[in-house]
Amino acid sequence: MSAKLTKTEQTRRTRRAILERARHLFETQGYAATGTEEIISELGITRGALYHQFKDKLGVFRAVIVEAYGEITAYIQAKVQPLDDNWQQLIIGCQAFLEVTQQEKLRRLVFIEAPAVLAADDLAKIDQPGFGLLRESIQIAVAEGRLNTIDAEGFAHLVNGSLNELAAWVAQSDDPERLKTAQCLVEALLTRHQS
Amino acid sequence: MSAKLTKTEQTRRTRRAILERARHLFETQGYAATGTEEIISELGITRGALYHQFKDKLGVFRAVIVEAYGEITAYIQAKVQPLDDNWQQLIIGCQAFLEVTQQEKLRRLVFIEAPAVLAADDLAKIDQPGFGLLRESIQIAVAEGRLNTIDAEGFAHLVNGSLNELAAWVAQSDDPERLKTAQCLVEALLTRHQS
DNA sequence: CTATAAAAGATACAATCTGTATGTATCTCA
DNA sequence: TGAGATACATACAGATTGTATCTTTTATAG
Repeated sequence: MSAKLTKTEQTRRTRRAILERARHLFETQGYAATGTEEIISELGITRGALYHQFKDKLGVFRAVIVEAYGEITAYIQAKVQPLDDNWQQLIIGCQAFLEVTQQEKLRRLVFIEAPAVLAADDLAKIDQPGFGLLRESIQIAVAEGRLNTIDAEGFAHLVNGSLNELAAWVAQSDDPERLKTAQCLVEALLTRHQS
Repeated sequence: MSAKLTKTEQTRRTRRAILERARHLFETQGYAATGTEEIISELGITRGALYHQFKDKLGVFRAVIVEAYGEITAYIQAKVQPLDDNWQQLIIGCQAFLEVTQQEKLRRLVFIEAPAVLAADDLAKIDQPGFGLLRESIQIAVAEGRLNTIDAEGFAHLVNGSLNELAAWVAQSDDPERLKTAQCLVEALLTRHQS
């Protein structure tokens, strides 16, 4: 034990510093416009450290995206957990998604950059926990006889697409009421598909 | 009049050649992975010609995207034109969108590359004719009293998002029935919102 | 018909940026 | 304590974009 940092601790700090700075730059400039040099400048390290901790620039981006997706699902989970009725969870969960994606930075990362930079199947793997939540809730609703659709999985995708587009629609306006409107629209979408 | 090409004709041919080759490469490799050198090789011209005809690489991409969007709306228009009932047009139009976007190349261009490469407001401008079709049809349906929603424009975005996601969902499967399933889902979405 | 302007395209070059190869210092552990 | 692993720095090769500068061909005015 020396006064200096332990090896694992040093790694942890370096990775965190890179991830946080990279995330900020990816959020504001996008992946393509952000250079590896720009990421590490002001961090007191060189590109060598970055390439030691991550396979390449894409590896950094992927790690950033994993964290961003994690935050979204965590937010939704927290909103949904206290509820005991699956149908309530479904509605509230969708509305929570619209809330959390009002952060412009998250939107750019998740809706714009990620689909373009990452391969579709890789992204699906990252999104699995989040979309899985939605799909399972819908499947339960169907099983409980509260939701009526010819294809539960397809309907899950329909809802997911609605949420993504509505999130962007809400965002591109400065009307503070629009979020509520979008939330009502989603609720109506679900309610209208009740048995 | 000489046996050689006229100036405008030469320009036309050069631009077409660049656009077609660039489109193929953007479709198969994406924007970032396609170099300007790669675009013009085999065309018998140099990058100088490309930069003379287009402002930059992004200018080439934008022109490609404008054409791709044009094809989509043209397909839908053709399917919808013969119908006289707006409600029918709305349903058939949405289903036509799912059909035409089954071309993998179109999907990558329109759903993956374009949102990442072009600014959101610029893309919205390009998409205006297509989305406008959907929005107007929905507004008419509301005016006719056949559609019931708290916000016509918001509902248009909801439907649009559903279509985008369903198009990808249909595509990522080899089940030939899935397209029909998706079309039924969209029809149900609209039908369930009837007054 | 010719001289001049303008446009299409070619060539060469500067500025970046990514990833890799190699070197060095620090930590871990037998 | 000494060998090996780990974290990081430095230097460099390769690729790529955009621009500046020429050359050639077409259009046009006198």
